[in-house]
Amino acid sequence: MSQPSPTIQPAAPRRERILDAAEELFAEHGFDGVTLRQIARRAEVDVALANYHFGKKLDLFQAVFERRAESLNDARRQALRASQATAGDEGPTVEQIIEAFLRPLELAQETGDEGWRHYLALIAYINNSPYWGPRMMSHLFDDLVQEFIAALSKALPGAKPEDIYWCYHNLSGALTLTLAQTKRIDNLSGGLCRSEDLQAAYDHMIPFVAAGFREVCQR
Amino acid sequence: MSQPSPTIQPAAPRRERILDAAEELFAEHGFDGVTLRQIARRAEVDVALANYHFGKKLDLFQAVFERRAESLNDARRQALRASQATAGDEGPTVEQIIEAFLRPLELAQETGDEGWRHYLALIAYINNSPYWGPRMMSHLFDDLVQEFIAALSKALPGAKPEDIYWCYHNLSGALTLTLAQTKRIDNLSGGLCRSEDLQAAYDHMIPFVAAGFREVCQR
DNA sequence: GCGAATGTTCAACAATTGTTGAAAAAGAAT
DNA sequence: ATTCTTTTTCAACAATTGTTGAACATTCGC
Repeated sequence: MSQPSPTIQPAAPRRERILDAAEELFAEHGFDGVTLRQIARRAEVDVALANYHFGKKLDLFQAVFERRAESLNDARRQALRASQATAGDEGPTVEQIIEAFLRPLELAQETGDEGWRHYLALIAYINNSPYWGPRMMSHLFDDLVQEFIAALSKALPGAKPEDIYWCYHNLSGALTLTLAQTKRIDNLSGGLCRSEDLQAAYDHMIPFVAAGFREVCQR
Repeated sequence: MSQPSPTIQPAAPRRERILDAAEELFAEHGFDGVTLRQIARRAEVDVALANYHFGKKLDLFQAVFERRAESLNDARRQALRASQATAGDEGPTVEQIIEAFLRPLELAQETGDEGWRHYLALIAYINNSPYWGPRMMSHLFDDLVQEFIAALSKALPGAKPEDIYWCYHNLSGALTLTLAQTKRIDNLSGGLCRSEDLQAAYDHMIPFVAAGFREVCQR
């Protein structure tokens, strides 16, 4: 025993370091592009420890995916509820709903926690994957998405459900590419736009998507 | 390189069978999620043959990516030129430009050639990947994209270049998720929307995106 | 203190990976 | 037929993969 004298940050416990390392590497290279040894090396941990804490590689992958899901869903659900509370009987506008859908993501990344950035890039990877998408997205995110779709339906009276879903698909795609952080827009624009500038990304995405919804669903 | 006098369909030469198999498997599982032996098995070919024709695994990956790129670029460029030819001095409208950007993709898949479907899914995988995107997209697609962006700038006089690029980013994201064919929209909508129904996808995407461009860039 | 539960390391496993060189088969040219 | 070139197979390589069981270390309840 000794006085720990925690003058500075105590090293994060190994279990979390593994999750952090896996999060970052899976987000950049995908499930098959990362080895357990790479994860262990980045986490400064023995290879066998990942197995001890999480079991198989696939279980670790799912653990990473699930770690921040609830917290993220809560933030978005809360944002939606808040916009509904301040709105009248007819409910929030399309812009307000989309804002509630997107801004919590911006806030998550603006905490300065790099982990959130990696996590959202991982969601982009999974959502865009024909293999992982159908296997992993529904379970964690469907309920919340349906809440937003219901709110959008109310804000767009008379819209065909089919149209709403297609518009949501477009929104989801624009969001996914944003979260992936591929820097492609940086190159195309010659540095005029920066993938890391999420405020700019969302400031442009929200009116863009809202106008799209109105054009397709309100007519 | 080869004389074009095939009277009837001969069994596809082994070299092309390898490309077809690699195309399909890379599109679904990514570069690291596929082994050369899986590709060889699907192509009904020996493992070493892939190496003989294409060299390293990475070279095969790039060969798959490049095989249909030129043909696709030509189709899109031609569609853009056609819309410019019929338009007056002020050039085609935003809808017409986006239509020229998207419809060739729909046509490619409607040939019934499954290869095109896999190829476009592969583009979605690469475009959404933080690792492959910056390494492979620019080289083949930047010139064409800049042509479309120039046309959009002309159709949206006074728009800030920054805004145009962000709008293109949103368009690219919606398109990417469509090409990925993840069936997520099928699940969410309870079968109301189908990922394979590209006509419905593009019929909804075009007005959606056009309205977004106008909202963000014309004001 | 002791002992049990938990955390961590070590060494090794069988399986699979991309890649290769040499042999064999097929095709083209003379 | 004979050579030469191209295509295809075969067998094997060193390296790396995920996973495991047993040993070692640490922490915690008492």
